[in-house]
This record gives sequence, structure tokens and C-alpha cells, in this order.
Amino acid sequence: MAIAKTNEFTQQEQDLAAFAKVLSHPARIAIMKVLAKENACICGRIVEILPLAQATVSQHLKELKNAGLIKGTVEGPKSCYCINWEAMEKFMQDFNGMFSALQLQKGKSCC
Amino acid sequence: MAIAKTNEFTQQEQDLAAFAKVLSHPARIAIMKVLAKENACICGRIVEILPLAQATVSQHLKELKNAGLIKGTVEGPKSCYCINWEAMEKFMQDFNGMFSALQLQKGKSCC
DNA sequence: TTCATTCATCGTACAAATACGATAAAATAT
DNA sequence: ATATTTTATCGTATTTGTACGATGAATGAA
Repeated sequence: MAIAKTNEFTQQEQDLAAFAKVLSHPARIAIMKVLAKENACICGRIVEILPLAQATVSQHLKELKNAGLIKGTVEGPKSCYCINWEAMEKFMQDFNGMFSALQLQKGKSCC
Repeated sequence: MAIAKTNEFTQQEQDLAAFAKVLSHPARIAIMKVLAKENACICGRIVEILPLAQATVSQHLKELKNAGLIKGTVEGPKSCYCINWEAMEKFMQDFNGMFSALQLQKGKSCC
């Protein structure tokens, strides 16, 4: 993107954008749904369900984990993932907070 | 991305991901904040505030408009933009709905 | 008309994201 | 000890996103 200007915005804007970016791919939303439904959380189970290769699923899981939306622990040769509800809830609150802040200044639309 | 598999997911997953993607850049979140605060909505005003070139701002505005989050009308040589509150509200509802659906299945986390 | 203003679009450069095969690492099973 | 299972990581190909200068189109001002 030719010299990212990302850090010229406020921290709040960067944080919200980062949260949105993690959920900006259908595969990652699908993964969150699988993790919520199946308490098993095994990586291989996700690979079975999603129409993606194992390497690709691992990559998406890594991004979700880096963003803090999910947690992962090793169980022998397997990997167990599950949703980090505290983080998820905080992000949703921030997101809704931004929307509420926008609405507060809602005047007569000019167009 | 080597053959997008985006359309192999459900429509709901694609829609939510598309909404998140539009807000996945701090510049576009900043634009929404400007549009909410200033009812003027003039493109040039946004260019003044953001640390980006005019062409770049126009590009971000186009994406927000394509996604339906903002509306734009021509006013002489100027362009007036403002938030599409109905669309924005619907998206927020869908987004919150997804989160609620996830929480409904929240059992004992395994990790 | 002529000039200035305002904005969208084009072309382009570069960065980041997406996808997967191949391989490595770690644990279990035989 | 050897083989199998499971997952992460590497390397790579391709697509998409980001950013901006330059240009053009449309309007208003001189």
C-alpha cells in the first residue's frame, strides 16, 4: 500500500479497524461459529468443516489468536482452540460504543 | 490470494465479512466520524482533516458508498456525503446478532 | 469566454492478504 | 525404535488493498 499511514490515526481508530479486519473474512467468521458450537475446538475438526486446506485454516487461526479473539492450547499432538469471550465482549462494546458516539451527533442529513 | 474461496461460505458470513472489511481501515472509520460530526459533509473538508491525499480520500469514500454506508450527492462542483443511518443501523444489528448467536451456544470453554 | 475550484478516475507502485503444497516438529501408537 | 497422526511453519503464487500524482470533467467566478 505504498507506505502505510495507518499510524497517523488515533489509537481508537486503529484498534477498531484492527478488530474489524480480523472479522473481515468469511472463513474467520465461520471459524468463530464452529468454535462456539462445538466445545471440542480441535483444529482438525475445523479443517473438516471449512472448504479450505489445512495450512490455510491454521493461518486464519493464527490471526484470530494474534488479535486475541481466540485462545489455543496444545493437547498432545492436537491443538484445542476456543473463543476468548472476555476479549470478544470488549471488542463488541467498543464497536457499539463507536456507533453510539456517531449517533449522538446525528443531525439533519444534508443529502 | 490465489483463487478467492469467498463464495463457498454462507451469505450471512459473506455479508458480515464485507461489512467488517469496509470498516477495517482507520481512515474509513475516521471518515465516518467526520461525517457524523460535521453535517457539512463536503469532500474537501475530509481531505483537510485526514492525513491523506485527495485521490486516496476519494477512493475510501467510494468504498464506503459502494458498501451503502454513506450517501453522496453532487452540489455544484462539490460533493456532499453523509451517513446512511438506515444501512448503518442494519449492519450493526446484524453484527450484534451474530455475536448474540455465538453467545447462546457458549458452554464451558475447554482451554 | 477564460480561469479557478472541486472532485472522480486513471495509471501505477508497492504492501498486504489469501491460498496451498511441502516440510518440519511433536506426540502417540505399533 | 519406527510409523502414524496432527498441526505449525516455510516458501511461493496470485489477488487485493493502499496511496498518490496526473489528468479530465463539471461547475462557478472573473
